[in-house]
Amino acid sequence: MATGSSAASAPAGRGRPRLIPARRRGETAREEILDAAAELFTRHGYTGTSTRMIAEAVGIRQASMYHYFGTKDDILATLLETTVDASLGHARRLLDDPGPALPRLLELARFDVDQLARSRWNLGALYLLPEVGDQRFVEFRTARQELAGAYASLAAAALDDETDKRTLLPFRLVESVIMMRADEQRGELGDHGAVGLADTVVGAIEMLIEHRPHRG
Amino acid sequence: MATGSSAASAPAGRGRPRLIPARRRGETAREEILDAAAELFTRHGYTGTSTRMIAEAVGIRQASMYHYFGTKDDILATLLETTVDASLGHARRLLDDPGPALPRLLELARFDVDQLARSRWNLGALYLLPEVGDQRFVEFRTARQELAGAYASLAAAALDDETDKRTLLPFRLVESVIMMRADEQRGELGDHGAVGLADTVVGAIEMLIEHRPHRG
DNA sequence: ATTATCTATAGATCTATAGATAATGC
DNA sequence: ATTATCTATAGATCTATAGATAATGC
Repeated sequence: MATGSSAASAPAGRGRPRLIPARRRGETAREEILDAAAELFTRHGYTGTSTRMIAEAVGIRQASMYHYFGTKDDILATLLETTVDASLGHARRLLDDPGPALPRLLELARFDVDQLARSRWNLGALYLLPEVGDQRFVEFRTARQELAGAYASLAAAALDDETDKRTLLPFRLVESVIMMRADEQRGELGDHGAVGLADTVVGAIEMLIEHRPHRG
Repeated sequence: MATGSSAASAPAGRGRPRLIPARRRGETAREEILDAAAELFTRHGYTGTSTRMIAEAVGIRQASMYHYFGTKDDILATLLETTVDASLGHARRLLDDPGPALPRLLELARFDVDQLARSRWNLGALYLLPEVGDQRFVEFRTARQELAGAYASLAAAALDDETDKRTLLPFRLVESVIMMRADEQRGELGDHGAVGLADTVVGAIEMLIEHRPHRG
């Protein structure tokens, strides 16, 4: 692994020196590549980002990336997996926790919403890329489905009704942060940033689950 | 314009005959192209769909498409605009209507949700394509922003509070139908189809707006 | 004459591989 | 010797244009 260092002049490491000094965030060349790919994939999509664009953003030659990733697919797969892993771990723990379901649902939502709103790049936007539907990314999609299932289980428990279709909405409300951020990036979200809307989303989930029929 | 007819053997129209008989839905060749592009763009994305793929899906040669559209961009722009136009017209009418705001908000949501859930292809997924953020599709984005603004205005009126951040959520809940449909297409949405969840989404918007603080 | 298609292709990509090179580590 | 980079390139695209061709309409 390289030692690209986060900026400035690296102390010249193991292999042939780069033509251009490191400029990307990341401890290693691998991390620099992932950081650049995250930015470009979220901005231009997967097919819309060439390996040359990524290499240029890092400051290396296009072919040099293949020292770290066998194919372009591998880069996206790595990004997808690292972003769902923390959420899924948290979800599994919360499912096993004792105690009332609603607070656990809200904690899961809070965790995800924060992560989606605050990550360096709008990584959630990767989930929406059409290419992610392809066979090659099944592993990620399975993990994400399990996460969606956790939301549904906790919501069903909180509603005390497995069949209530509202169980599917908390997950979708959390996802909406992705689109808010995308709009924010384009300067189309008005005043409040996506971060400021995180509370609102969690609050909305609470309202949705607590709601009882009128004059019930 | 050609007379491709929706299927079967066309009565052989004006220009040189096609090598392959028409098979796509659409009265004219232009419509056949749009139908094929809609399917492919929603499934593989914009950059992930080549003009050759579209032509093949229609049953014409790649170059023949350029008789109807000057560039590939024009095809996507046309699809984007036709899908937002109906919603935006409806929204403008509802904004001018007299009467309480909540029912108007819910009617707008109902209209959009139905359209998103029932259209032949998951056209809403086009809004999520990263390429739509590019400069070339400003016109569409402006229209869509106006639509988002209409939702926010009606919600603000219904809440009687301009500053309540919940005003931004009805639009996002409506959009969530797009992702439900995408998951459904991949067989990842469990039992209920996206169509069956349309009511649930509209109901959720109502709960969200009607909600009053506990023991208030 | 007009139209809708076709064939052929230019020029610009794009991904991935082969193999050379310039460092460090032993 | 090992590593991380580099240069060069093969082979497969991809968009768009030029111009030929096979119908109908007048």
